[in-house]
Amino acid sequence: MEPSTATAALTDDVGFLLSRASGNFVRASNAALLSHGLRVRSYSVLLLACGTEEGISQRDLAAVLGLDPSQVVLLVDELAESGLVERRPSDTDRRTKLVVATPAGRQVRAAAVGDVASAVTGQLTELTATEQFLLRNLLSRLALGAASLPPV
Amino acid sequence: MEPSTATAALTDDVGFLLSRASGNFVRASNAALLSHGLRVRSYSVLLLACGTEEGISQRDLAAVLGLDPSQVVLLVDELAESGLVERRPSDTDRRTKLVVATPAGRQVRAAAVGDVASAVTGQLTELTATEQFLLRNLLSRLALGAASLPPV
DNA sequence: TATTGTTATACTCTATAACTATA
DNA sequence: TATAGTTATAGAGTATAACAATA
Repeated sequence: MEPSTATAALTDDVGFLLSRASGNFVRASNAALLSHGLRVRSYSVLLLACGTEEGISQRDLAAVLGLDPSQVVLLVDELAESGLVERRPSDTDRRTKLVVATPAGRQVRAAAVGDVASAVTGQLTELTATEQFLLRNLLSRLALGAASLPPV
Repeated sequence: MEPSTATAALTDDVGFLLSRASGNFVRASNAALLSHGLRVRSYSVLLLACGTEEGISQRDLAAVLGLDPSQVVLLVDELAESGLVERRPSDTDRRTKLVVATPAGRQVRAAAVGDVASAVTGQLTELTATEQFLLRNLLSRLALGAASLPPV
């Protein structure tokens, strides 16, 4: 089904399509996370905190997530109040606070990860497995090109 | 450069990549539109208004843009106050208001479209022309799959 | 002097509900 | 009764600036 030429200028625009697609994914993921008491951003912080035993500094969290450090403070506050992560002092740099997942946090993550995966899969049903792989490749180059990820 | 396994769970996630890439595009486009007194959302409304002679109803604007009609009201208000569009009564349905670009609005669009294109192109330099075409195809199926576009 | 985390603030975007006038 | 537009409000996301503690 072809959209009329009047709307083609928009519907052909990569920025517009990215924004729409991203919104769809965020909404679906937030809906899946609702019953776990999380949203996409806090979930991503929890994921990273669960990714290490020693914890990850807030500065590194900000770099990986592409967020300002001040936003990370609020997200970690939220997770800490829920008892899902805790801040530990670094023994090499007393400025640094290492965010580490609690056992409760790891449980919540384990419970949520499948629901999020289902939500994402539901959004991707239009694409074949090959196309999904290709999309991930293309997007990673767009997403991480401007502000590349530091090795954490 | 390989990100560590600790961050792979995130950096492999399509939703995360979409969100990052979308943010990059929105920021770049907003920066390009700043000198024209527009932002991405008002610009997209202006684009659609410029796409027809007769004008486009606010309901159709909302459907094409994937926005709530109440948000469209504010965007059209903003453009109308700047003299870039005007609301005309429909002669077939007195509830409907047709949003049509003024000559000034068409001038602003003409002046801005190149700057936006440059900003988008700058974001896409990582990809070959073939990859850009492919990406557009994949994204359009993701973006418009859930809430498909009505023919306007 | 530079960096980590923090507080504060303002603006944009998103999501809903309720209302009016027309159909 | 349903639809197009409008008003209002609240929450979430984004962007900056300034500060204290530490390096």
